[in-house]
Amino acid sequence: MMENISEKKKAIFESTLDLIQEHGFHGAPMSLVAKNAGVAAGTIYHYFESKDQLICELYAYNKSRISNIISEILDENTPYKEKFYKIWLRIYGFYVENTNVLTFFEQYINSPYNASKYPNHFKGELYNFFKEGVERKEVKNVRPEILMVLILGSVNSTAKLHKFAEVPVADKEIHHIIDILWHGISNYTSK
Amino acid sequence: MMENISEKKKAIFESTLDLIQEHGFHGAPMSLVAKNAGVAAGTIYHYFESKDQLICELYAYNKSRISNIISEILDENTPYKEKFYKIWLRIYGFYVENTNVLTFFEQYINSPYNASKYPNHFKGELYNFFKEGVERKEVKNVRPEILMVLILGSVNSTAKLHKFAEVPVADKEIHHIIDILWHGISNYTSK
Amino acid sequence: MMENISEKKKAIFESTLDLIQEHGFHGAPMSLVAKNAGVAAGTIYHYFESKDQLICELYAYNKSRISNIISEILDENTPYKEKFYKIWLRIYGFYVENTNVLTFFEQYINSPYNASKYPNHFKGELYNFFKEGVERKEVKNVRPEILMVLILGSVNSTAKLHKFAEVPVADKEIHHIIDILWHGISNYTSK
Amino acid sequence: MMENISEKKKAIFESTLDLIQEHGFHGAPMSLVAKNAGVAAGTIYHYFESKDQLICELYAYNKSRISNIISEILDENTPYKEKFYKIWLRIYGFYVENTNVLTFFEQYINSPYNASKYPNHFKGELYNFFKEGVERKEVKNVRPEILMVLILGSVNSTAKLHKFAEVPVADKEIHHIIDILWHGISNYTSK
DNA sequence: GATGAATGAGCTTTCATTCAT
DNA sequence: AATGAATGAAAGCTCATTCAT
Repeated sequence: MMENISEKKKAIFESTLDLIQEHGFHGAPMSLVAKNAGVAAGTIYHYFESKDQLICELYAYNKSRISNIISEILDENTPYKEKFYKIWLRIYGFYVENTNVLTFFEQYINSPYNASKYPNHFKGELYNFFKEGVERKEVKNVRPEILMVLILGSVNSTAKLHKFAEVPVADKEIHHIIDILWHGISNYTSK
Repeated sequence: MMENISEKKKAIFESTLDLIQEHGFHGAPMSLVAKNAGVAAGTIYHYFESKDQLICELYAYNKSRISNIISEILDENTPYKEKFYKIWLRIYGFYVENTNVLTFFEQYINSPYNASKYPNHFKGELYNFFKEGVERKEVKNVRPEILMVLILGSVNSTAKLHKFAEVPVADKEIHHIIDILWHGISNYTSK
Repeated sequence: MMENISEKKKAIFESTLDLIQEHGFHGAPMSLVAKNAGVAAGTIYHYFESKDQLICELYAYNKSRISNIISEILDENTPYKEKFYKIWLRIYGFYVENTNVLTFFEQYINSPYNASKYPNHFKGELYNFFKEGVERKEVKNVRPEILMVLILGSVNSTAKLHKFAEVPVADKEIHHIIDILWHGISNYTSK
Repeated sequence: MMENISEKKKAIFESTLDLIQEHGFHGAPMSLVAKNAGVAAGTIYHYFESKDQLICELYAYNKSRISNIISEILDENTPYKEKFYKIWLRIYGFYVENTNVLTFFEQYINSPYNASKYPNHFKGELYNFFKEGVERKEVKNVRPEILMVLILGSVNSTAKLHKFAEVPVADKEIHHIIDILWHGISNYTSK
């Protein structure tokens, strides 16, 4: 779903994302969005009813991109622990490659555009993954919401660190972080 | 520092915080800030040079409130692990009691108001705390930045979960989370 | 003249008329005119040079429809008084059946589309009819313009009354109105 | 009521009226309204919530001006016929002196601004005047609405004639018109 | 210090018109 | 002839900021 997006819509999405990353919602007037997308201001209104709608569709689009990533991994036939690592790494990778999406998500969630306000925008798949993990005793007996929050929170923070820190985060450090998390939540005390 | 704040300044701060929490930067025009603070629009400009300045001072003010919390704990004569727990709990408590500050921070960091963009706004004290922890082998040998990110990321996410989730986060769960983190980063395998 | 109008032109005319009646000039953008006429926006520009031209031709077209009505009656071989009654009734009937034309006329006359601004858009035929009436002493010795104004003004007002009033205007009342007018302008005091 | 209008509001009203008279609703953008009123565009929004509101208040204001004229006359202790003449003359005089109001009224009534659409915007006082006239057998037994329509229609048309005709309407002609109307509606056949 | 009316640059959005298909 | 996506000037409106009181 949400796959067939016209070239123009994509250009408008990308332009919006970049402007919001660089200057926040504030600094993304429709005139600039249009200019950077290489279209006329009026053209945007052929594709989106309003700025509100544009922002909301942009959110839905990127949310679904990440949902797809997660779903793909969950469909694989691999051990629980490996899935855990992969999910962390792939979402992290997505944010590192699309830092403008990360910034946008944080802006969006605390904005009047967002009706639900719920911080966990990937509830569905991840939630079930952790619920199952608890049931199958792969991970400690904690509410799945809590586990989600730990994972997504750390992915976000690390991606932001990578983005802004003077010394970028090394692959080895990334694995260190996931090790720490897994060690913290896993039911197996042996390494 | 930043302690002696006039009643009016505080009213303006609180009004700004509330409006931003409720409607984002968008929904906090100076006219409304003034109205909700019980002052005239022009009055704000006696206390702040511009809206930019107001926002930046608001950030600095709240950042210092949290810095103070951390400093207080660090000054105590308690074991490392206890300090770790206390820091997590006290910052969490602050965010839960001042959810508008949490929202504001996230908005601010990804905004043109914020020059540095660096996500770790409490670098100073916390950084040293973790650096020392690594040197004293209290925690695993990881870059202090990484540890900060894990801690602050989890505090934030959990506070947001508490704020928005249907089922609020229980005290027992909070301790579970810190246990997980400490278990993950601590150098001691025994409990 | 102005008789051979293509089906498409008529559809565009009707669409324009309806939109203007419902929402005023304001609410009749070319895109909607096109949509309601069942053609593409660009197609309108094959038939009309511009919106201005469309509006002006629409006016001319409907003006001529009424002119034709008047001419028809004037060509008949009937007494003056009967012609007077027929003119009033037929124009009234036209407006009642085409209320969108009535609304359009009033909008048009006070619009920048209308160059002349002259309120009596049927000057020619009617003017001569009343001029003749004065000369032949059928009606009182008043400037023909005045008589026209009385007639057209009352037709308009009554048609609007009929259109909007809760209790519609009955045929008997219509005749009452014309009686009053004729009684007022006629030279014969006897009934 | 509606008497205490600030100087600025009056200037904005007058500017709007003039622009609408000259160029229709179309030709009265807020920027021009502001300019001709000698205020900044934003200032208008201190006095009126929106353009819609401005237009509607402008209508209410002028409607009440005419209502006042009518009320004044009705309060006088003069014969019915004299009142009839005075009402016609005074409204006519008002329109001649304020031709921009006349144009505005016609535009307004056939516009989406006008919710009621009812053509008789002076229903209250005039209606009762004619109702009473019928009851007291001063005028013929016709529905008061009909009489109102005749009067207001003729005032309007004559004022427009006066405004646009090459040869202006003379006072003598004016009285001729009222004579015709009164002769038409009056119950007394003798002069 | 405090006020809030006034400003005007800049925002989102509309719409008459064009033109490649 | 017919289409409708694209244009961009101009509309209505907001809001940070100023300043006479």
